[in-house]
Amino acid sequence: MEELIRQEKVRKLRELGIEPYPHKFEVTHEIHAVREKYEKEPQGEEVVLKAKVKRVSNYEGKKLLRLTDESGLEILALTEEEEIKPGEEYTFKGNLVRHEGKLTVINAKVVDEKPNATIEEIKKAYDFDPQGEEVSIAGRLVAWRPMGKAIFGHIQDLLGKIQIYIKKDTIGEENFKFIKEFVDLGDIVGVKGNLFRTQTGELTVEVKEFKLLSKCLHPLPEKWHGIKDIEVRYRQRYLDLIANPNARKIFLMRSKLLAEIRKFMTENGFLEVETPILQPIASGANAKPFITHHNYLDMDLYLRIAPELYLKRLIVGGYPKVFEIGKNFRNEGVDTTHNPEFTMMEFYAAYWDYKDLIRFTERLFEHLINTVLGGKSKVTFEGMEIDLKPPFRVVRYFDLLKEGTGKDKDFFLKADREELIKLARELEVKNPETLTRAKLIDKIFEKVGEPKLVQPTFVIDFPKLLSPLAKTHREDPDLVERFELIIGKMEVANAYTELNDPKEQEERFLDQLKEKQAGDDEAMEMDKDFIRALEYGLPPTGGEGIGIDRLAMLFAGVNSIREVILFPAMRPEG
RNA sequence: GAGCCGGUAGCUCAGUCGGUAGAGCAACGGCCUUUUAAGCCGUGGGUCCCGGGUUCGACUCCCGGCCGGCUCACCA
Repeated sequence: MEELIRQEKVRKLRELGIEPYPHKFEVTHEIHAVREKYEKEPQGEEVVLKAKVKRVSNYEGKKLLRLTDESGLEILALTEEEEIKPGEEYTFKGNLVRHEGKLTVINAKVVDEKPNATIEEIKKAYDFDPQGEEVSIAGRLVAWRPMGKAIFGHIQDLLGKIQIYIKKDTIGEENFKFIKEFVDLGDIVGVKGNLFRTQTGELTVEVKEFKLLSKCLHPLPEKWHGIKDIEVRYRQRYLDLIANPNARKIFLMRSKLLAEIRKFMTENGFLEVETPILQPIASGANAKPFITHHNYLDMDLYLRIAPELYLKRLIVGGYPKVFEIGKNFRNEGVDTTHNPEFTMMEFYAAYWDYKDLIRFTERLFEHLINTVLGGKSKVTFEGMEIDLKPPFRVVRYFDLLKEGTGKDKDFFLKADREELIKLARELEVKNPETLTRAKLIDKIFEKVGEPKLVQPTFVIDFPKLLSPLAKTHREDPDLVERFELIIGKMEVANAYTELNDPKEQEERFLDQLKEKQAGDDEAMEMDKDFIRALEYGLPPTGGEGIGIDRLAMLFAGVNSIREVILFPAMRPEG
């Protein structure tokens, strides 16, 4: 009943005339800015260091060592060496980085070499003396170590964490007593004081003024293990973000990813637009929609399954390059790669075709690797090593099918449906007899094509049957000019030269209606106004959709879409 | 929608053969003015997911349900 104890503190504070939730605290620095000012970022330089092991702890399958020497200064080391004993002296060789703000020797190995640096020299080179600068900072209290007449703690804001030191002599007896009595781990606090370095060398604020800014009524998750329960992490994402640095990191990366995509699009002449989410006709993709109701108009509306048909109307209207980043909603299953609402970027460029889109997509990836991944193009996804560096492999749809089945295009498009069903059954496609020809081809492709596509691959030239909005291939009337970009067996992008012949578009919609009657409940809906728009003239246009969540999964190296969506879909709590 | 696995203190986890529950962190009371997974001494804390059943007795065994994870199906 720690909650009760904390509530009681709030009551007492009010009684004393102290507001536990004050309106304002003047902040002069964000925590990371303070650190950046007095800390240089090491770049993995090799160091050989002789030092005594003060403490050994387990950290993500490795050993985290706290090292010291005669200077009393401290440095961390991460090692896979098993036989490290506290109190013993070793010479370590490894690479210097900053880990959660602290200088750390990673990949540390015990060696028999002459040291090339002392802890003191390393600290001097990367951790500078703040010379008592006054700062006023605020954040959440995430560590709290009272030691008699002094208290050490850490406060954390979004990008950083810094140690605070509260000394009775500095802050005064009464303030010290107040802090001891009323402040708890998890509270949001503001401190004003002077920067110094402790004996072990850690940048610290010696607190002159302390203000409680918001009382935390619940105890925080455990400091060492964080919060592991996946259900709690998703339902109470704020706890995940407070307790798990990796979660914070992933969503920062996602935000950066979106910012860089926007920047790249804008710099390349694309105009950001917004089109309806509430749509009277759910079209532009093959999917089951959510249905909602507008009371005043007394009509059912759909949450969009795609913005495609609206964006193309804008090209007709005279905007040559447009893009939209937003949510699509599909009333389907939930699993590690599907959330009912998901983020897509769609963009359209007049006078481009699908080959221009391939080049543009590669340039976009190049930009994102450089800005979001810091130039490192290799990622690990589901245990697969994937290199995101363009150019990507290009392979034709029917070549992949032939490779996987030995059957050519004519077989898939012209053979009796029975034969396709037979092949599908051999490949363990479920209930093939209920599928239309288009779906059969699609399923067979998913069985034999996609599983092979680990490294980024443009699959090009799809069958027309599967692509009602794509323009017929200039060299083959059975195909359309379309590609999917597949990475790690996941469809990440889908693009085509847009069909701009209104008559042909109308016929393709009619074909879709036939598919629907034949049992495909995801076949596309006819949109008559869209046809009318095409009748006014859509220039030759290339259009593409990129799945932002999946891109974020790849960039973050996580295998569940819920790890990159802040609040993934969940059933209501018990 | 189906199969498998899981749900125990605020958090991370133990819990033997069926005998009404433990540890670390967090909390509470002490000591401690450069600590850092601080340390030392002491204390309190449980709807064992929910509902039935079997049993003298159920965290444990059985049945049903809720929530989650994984795999499959469906989809991007």
